[in-house]
Amino acid sequence: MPLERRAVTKEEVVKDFRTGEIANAARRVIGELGYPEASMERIAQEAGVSKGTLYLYYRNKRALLLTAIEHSFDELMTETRIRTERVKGCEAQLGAMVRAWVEHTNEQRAFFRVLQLVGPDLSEELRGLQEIYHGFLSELLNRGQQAGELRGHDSAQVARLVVNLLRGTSLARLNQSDPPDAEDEIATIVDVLMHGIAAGDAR
Amino acid sequence: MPLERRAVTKEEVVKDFRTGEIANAARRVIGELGYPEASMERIAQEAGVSKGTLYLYYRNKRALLLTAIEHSFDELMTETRIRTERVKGCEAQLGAMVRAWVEHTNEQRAFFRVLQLVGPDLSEELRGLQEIYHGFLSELLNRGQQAGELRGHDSAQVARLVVNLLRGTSLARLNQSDPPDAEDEIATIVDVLMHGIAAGDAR
Amino acid sequence: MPLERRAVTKEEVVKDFRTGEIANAARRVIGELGYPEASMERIAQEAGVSKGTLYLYYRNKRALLLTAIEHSFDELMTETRIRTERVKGCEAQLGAMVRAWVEHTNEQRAFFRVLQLVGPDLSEELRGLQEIYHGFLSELLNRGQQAGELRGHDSAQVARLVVNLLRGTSLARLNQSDPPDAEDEIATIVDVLMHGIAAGDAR
Amino acid sequence: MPLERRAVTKEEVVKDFRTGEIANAARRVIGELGYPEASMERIAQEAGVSKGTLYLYYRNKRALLLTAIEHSFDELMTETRIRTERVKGCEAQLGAMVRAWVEHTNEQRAFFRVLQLVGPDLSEELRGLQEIYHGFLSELLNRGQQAGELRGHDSAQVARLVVNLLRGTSLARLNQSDPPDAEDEIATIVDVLMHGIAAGDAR
DNA sequence: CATGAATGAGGGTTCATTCAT
DNA sequence: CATGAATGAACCCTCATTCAT
Repeated sequence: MPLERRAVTKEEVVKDFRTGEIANAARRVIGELGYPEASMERIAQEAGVSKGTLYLYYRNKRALLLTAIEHSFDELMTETRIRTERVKGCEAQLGAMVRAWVEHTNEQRAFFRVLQLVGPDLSEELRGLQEIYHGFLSELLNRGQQAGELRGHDSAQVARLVVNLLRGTSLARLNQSDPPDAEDEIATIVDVLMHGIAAGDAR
Repeated sequence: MPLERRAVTKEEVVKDFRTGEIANAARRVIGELGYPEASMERIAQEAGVSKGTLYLYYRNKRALLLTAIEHSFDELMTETRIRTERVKGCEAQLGAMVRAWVEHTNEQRAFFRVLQLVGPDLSEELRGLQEIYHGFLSELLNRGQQAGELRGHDSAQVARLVVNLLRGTSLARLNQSDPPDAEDEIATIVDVLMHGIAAGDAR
Repeated sequence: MPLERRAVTKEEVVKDFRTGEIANAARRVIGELGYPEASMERIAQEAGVSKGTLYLYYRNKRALLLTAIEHSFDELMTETRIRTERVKGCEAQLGAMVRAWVEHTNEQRAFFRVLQLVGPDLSEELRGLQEIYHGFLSELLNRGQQAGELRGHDSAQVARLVVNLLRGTSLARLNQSDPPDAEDEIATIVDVLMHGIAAGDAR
Repeated sequence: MPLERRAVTKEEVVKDFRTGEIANAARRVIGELGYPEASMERIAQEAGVSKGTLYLYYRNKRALLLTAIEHSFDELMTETRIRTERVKGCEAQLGAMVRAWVEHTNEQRAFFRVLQLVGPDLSEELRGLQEIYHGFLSELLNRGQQAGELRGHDSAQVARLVVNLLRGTSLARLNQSDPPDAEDEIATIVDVLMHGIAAGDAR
């Protein structure tokens, strides 16, 4: 039974393997050079195949780019889900999200690089991914409010703010040779996000 | 002395005028089309000069880009200074900064568009500008702490966070066909920044 | 002997079968898409084999093309022979040839499409085929002269003219969305060919 | 006065010169290699400029091709008009047309090569040119009929036939290393066209 | 100084051909 | 024998940069 399944899969596995390998190469190159500089030639080199081979697995550069981003996003999302389920309480979960994001920044440079420059054309397709993340975060915030842990902000608005903050943070870390210690930065983000910077008000 | 100075100036004035005019044209074009689509040809058209002339004033596209960003930044900085001086209290001043930034996003799309794709190489040269903004914000926060308006965070760290948040916000607004109302977004930012999202703690 | 011959034949029959099948597929594809658009990939699909298999039977695209043309030509020639034998009299036979050719244009688009772009190199190898047709026509004209039905032109020259006319006609029909009615065109060709366009001379 | 006109023209003259020169190069290359093999690179070489320069004068390959053909056609048409006006009588004029065409075949190989393979896309734009030639010939035939020199054929149909014959003739001459003597071929064409090949009928 | 025609490296993409399986 | 994944040369085209005028 597994045999037959393996038999069917055999070529598919190879195909999937290649597909993923190329997408990874694309991620690396984009992460290093940014999207405009990431030529198909360069990606092919990185993947150890010829330029033409790229087109066996992806219709065009755009499709390859899209897949690379989706891969990156899936990893981020998976990691985020795993970590937030491990802890309890809104603040802790928010912390987990932030940590997942920031740590991802280092590994998945491509993802964030692309998120930066995403033109109006690409953003169309990426909107879906953004909304998944956004929705996940909104729900987390909603639960926090219902649990009385959070104030009564508009969850969607706050979620947007948090995502913007995270994205900006990635940007900064990406473009600096020696970004601040990740743990420190995460702690600051969570602290400010939760409690603000104003001196203790009696609120 | 005045003679010589005038003589030198006369040419320099013209040179500076051209230099600035071209940089502004570059800003407009980049703002409209984004960096990858902003060709030298198009910028020359916008500036009303020929392509070759661009190279009389700028070594290459990169240098032109850099200057364009600097101009944009100068305007942002000037505007920021003016507005923060008009109001009193740390929260109000922070609000003024945020407002200046967000409004700039709409007018100076070029600035932010370029900041988006700023590779590791470019960011090297922009570091200086960032530090100016950063320093200004840090000092503002410091004064807030000394006035007892703010908690005792590390000002530099918080300043960094704020800048990241602003940058991320610009990014989002730039890539959305209908971003949320600017005033709402500004208000949310300032509120969360000042007071956090956690339910009223007695801190 | 028969044994050996059978042994040889068995393989050869299969080989010939494949060879012909592929050539026919090539004809169909070329006829439909024209030569430049007829990719080996597409021909392989049409033939129901893989791209690689094509190269087991033909050295390269050129060779395949050549064979496809030859096949097409064989059919034209066979059809031409059959039809001309069915009728008597030079004019009728000429008409049969013209009709066979024009009707072939519709069915065997590939043949004519290819003849269109036939470069000096290809035409070298097709010369043989042309000469067969040419010879057949020349003889027909000769017999017509001996029978007193035709004037005393140089048969070879006239044959050449007729072939050129037919080829030009195919070309035109191929590149027009709605070519004139075939019967009308055939009739005009035969009439003009036989009697010319000059007003009745006593010749 | 002429001075000023020259001043205005100066750059335009250069531009026109280049434009024509490139079109001529295109004609030569297409004439030699046929359209599919005529790469922009090759045309650039022939014109003695770089690939990029081609695009300063023509939007794309298609546009260049089109212009090249139009140039060729204009020359053919001009030559045809001049020669037919020089002689009197329908037969003589027809002969002049045939002669112009056949002689053109040698010089303007590109024109005929392209006319051969002209795909459905191109033929759209070339239809206009064809119709000019066609119309000219039709009118010539009409006048012949009215003058009683020609039989009462449908001029348009006969014109079509003649054009097809000419085109086919070009094709043949183009693809042969040693085509028959031009004068002989022309004479045969005119004779057959006028009087047919049938033995003297009393018509 | 200013110009813009010219350049040519490089972009994404296609496809005839090869070869390990 | 048959396959089809892989190749890489060649395609058309763009654009930052140069330089003769």
